[in-house]
Amino acid sequence: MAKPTFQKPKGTADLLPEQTAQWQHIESIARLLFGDYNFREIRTPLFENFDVFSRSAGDTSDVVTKEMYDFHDKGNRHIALRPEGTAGVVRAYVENKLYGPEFDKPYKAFYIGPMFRYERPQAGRFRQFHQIGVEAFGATAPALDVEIIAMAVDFFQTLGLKNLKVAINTLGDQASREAYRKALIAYLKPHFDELSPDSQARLEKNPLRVLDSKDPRDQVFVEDAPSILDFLSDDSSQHWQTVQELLTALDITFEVDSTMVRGLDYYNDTIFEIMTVDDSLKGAATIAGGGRYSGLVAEFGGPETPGVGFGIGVERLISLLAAQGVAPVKDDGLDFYVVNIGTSTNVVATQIVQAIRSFGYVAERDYLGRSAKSQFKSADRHHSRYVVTVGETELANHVANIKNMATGMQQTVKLADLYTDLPTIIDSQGDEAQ
RNA sequence: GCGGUAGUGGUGAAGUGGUUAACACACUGGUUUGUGGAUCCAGCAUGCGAGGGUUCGAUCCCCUUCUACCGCCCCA
Repeated sequence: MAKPTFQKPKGTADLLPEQTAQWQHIESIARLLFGDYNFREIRTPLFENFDVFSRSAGDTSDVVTKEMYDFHDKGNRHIALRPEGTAGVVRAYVENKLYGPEFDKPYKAFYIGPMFRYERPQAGRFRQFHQIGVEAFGATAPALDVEIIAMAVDFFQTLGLKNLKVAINTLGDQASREAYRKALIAYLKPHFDELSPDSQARLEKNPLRVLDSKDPRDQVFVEDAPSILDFLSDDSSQHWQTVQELLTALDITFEVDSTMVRGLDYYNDTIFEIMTVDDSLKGAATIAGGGRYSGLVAEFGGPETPGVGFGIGVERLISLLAAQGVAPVKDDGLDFYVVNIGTSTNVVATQIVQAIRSFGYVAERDYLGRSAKSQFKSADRHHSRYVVTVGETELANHVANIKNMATGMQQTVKLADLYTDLPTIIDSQGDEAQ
């Protein structure tokens, strides 16, 4: 019988230390940069009442109907792992009454963490994936839309990404959207039989989806389809114009994509995506998506409050960084490796390595009683800058050898000096090397 | 949810229905009774994703299942 084997759940990933350095780098830049924009971190549960998501996303959306990672807990509560960040943040916003007068508006928050969707894993998509997202509540100003877009662009540029495209569109307000929806259905209906089966289904459910169909049968009609821009109310039109003016004022190049839509029902007015232009990610080219929404806060029992935000896919971001050859942050390696020869040196080796660490250096030793040569090989593999050697003779004389691995120079020092004065010893050795 | 491809050691991989599953890298030890990136030597898969079946015999044939990858839906 084979031993039972365990595999990580489908669509999940282990992030090993080689990778977490990169993740931490990205996260720390996000925290720093978003902080500059006066966004502060919010942490909400990874799971919520199922209704939190079904209510917010709209019952017909794919996220609710087939992608929700949900289950009943021991108290028979219907629980869902969060498929996206906004709903939980809105729920927290309302539950903690963050709309209250003591809080400045807009209320700005960002989150970093895992999201879950029950779907087939493939390029750039997982069952557990990670998003860095932001939300800002309580202001309808187009300047806020633009600030958020600018912040996302700023973030990607800081990380060193190139070949990015900012695509924007507007969905208008409720009235604009409804009028457009009717017009679109009226336009497509006569061609119903010529549409792809997918789009035939979409026509009733969500006609806007037909617009971004990849099927050539549909794209023929999309070209001449009515544009949402012709159905905007005065307010939405004004908002849309201002967004573009402000983006231009900030020298952020953008592209209006009138076929862009959103998977979730609560968006209105500005929506945007940031995607890579080079085809290294193909199906997963979009690394950030966001937009303005309304009605959500009210839906959760708060006062009618507008919101705007975005979510960044961290896995996609990382694979894009890799594809563009943006160097991942590397571990710096060891400062010291303590080579100990002979079992009698075990105690002093432990004391030395601890003493080195107490000075703030990164230090490692051998625990396996290996040969001096092997230990030096390990030191080399760790790119250790120095090696401290203790054997029987050094132990007897209360000394140790310190070798500079770059220069090959080695000096013998008293253990007492090493314990109290290591940084000075190293400095002087550095001088000798030059 | 639908369709397609694949699954051999730590890694990259070769291989065949039948005694010891190539080769390379990595690793470990030795060559140097205690000093690194070189050379040479040696060691390193009781097993070929898992579970069944066919067969005298299967890593290689069949079925199921799991997982990964790609496309669709959708999305980060």
